[in-house]
Amino acid sequence: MSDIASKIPVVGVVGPTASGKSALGLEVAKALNGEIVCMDSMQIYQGMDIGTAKPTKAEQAMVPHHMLDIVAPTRAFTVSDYAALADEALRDVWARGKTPVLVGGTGLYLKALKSGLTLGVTKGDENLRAELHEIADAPGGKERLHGMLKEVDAASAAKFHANDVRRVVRALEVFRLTGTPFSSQEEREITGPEGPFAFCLLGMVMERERLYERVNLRVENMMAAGLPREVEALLAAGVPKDAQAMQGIGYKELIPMLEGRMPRGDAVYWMKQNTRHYAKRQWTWFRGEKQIQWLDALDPAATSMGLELAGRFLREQSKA
RNA sequence: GGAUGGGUUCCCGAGUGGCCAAAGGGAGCAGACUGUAAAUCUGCCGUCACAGACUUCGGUGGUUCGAAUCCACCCCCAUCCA
Repeated sequence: MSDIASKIPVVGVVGPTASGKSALGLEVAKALNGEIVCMDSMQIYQGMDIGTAKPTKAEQAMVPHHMLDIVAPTRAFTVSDYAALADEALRDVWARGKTPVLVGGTGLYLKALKSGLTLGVTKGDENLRAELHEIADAPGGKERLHGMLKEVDAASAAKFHANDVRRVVRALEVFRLTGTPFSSQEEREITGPEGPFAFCLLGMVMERERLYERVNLRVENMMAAGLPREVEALLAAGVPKDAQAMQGIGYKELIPMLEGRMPRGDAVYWMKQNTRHYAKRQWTWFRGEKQIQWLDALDPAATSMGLELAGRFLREQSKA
């Protein structure tokens, strides 16, 4: 009764870091004639392999991967860029008769793909941002900036805390550039009948403690695998220390170590800590996504259950 | 054996008679988040029948209307002397 058949089916594998998303994604892609489209804000960067736990060459040889190594680490990359490119990649995979398998842990990117955020409407303006941030940096500036937002867009001001300068600035930026309040940007779900994609979202979860243990272990493995050398190489290649890519966990903590300002033990400690915090934030984000079907990553049957769910979804989609 | 400095809530660490359940930070937990999202930000954080009550600041006993804060002794720790 709906025109659901016209939509492109996408199997998504999400969850916090180190929960086993990549492995499940690979299995799903292998079993369902799929290709993987990565959904990760750091794996898009070239030369950042170890620290981002990017799929290995061997894995990439098994199944084609997209949205990997698509931008130089010196460049800034935004949700908008991701949404546009991933949308294209998803359609392309489908057009070639393959199943698109979206794998990654960046919640906002998923939202952009799912909800068709009204992105691309207002680009960022570096000068304006700098100007606004300058106001925020002055004593009492955050409150003043927030007050400025309140005057032109009370709804956004109420939504964002004065300390969340980044968001306050963006809201103000959108208003200055368009004359329309940020809050009026329509949030429309295009996963409805008129949307391009139909999602089957599989979420990987596991007991918090076990996840944290895995995170810690993973950091140790990255160090052993030569992450310091990778970071060193990026810096040597001219990637600025304050580049967006260097905000990635594993990179930002290793810079002070490489500069001799922090003992290795401390850098590792912070890497683990930051990764655990990150995993928690991802969990908070995905937990709110009601459409996700959760799988216990520690359950040996998780993979087969995931394949089962994905397979059923695809069958239903083609039948409709 | 002697000297000195210390032992504070999960950790670090303020606090030197009432304004202290005890600053601040960390951890933990919960949450927000449409162009930096591995980013940015918020809340809670001794216990409970929770506008109040109860237990806590190494231990015991004391001084005081009142102590984490003062005194005595004891137990640990650190450094130094022997």
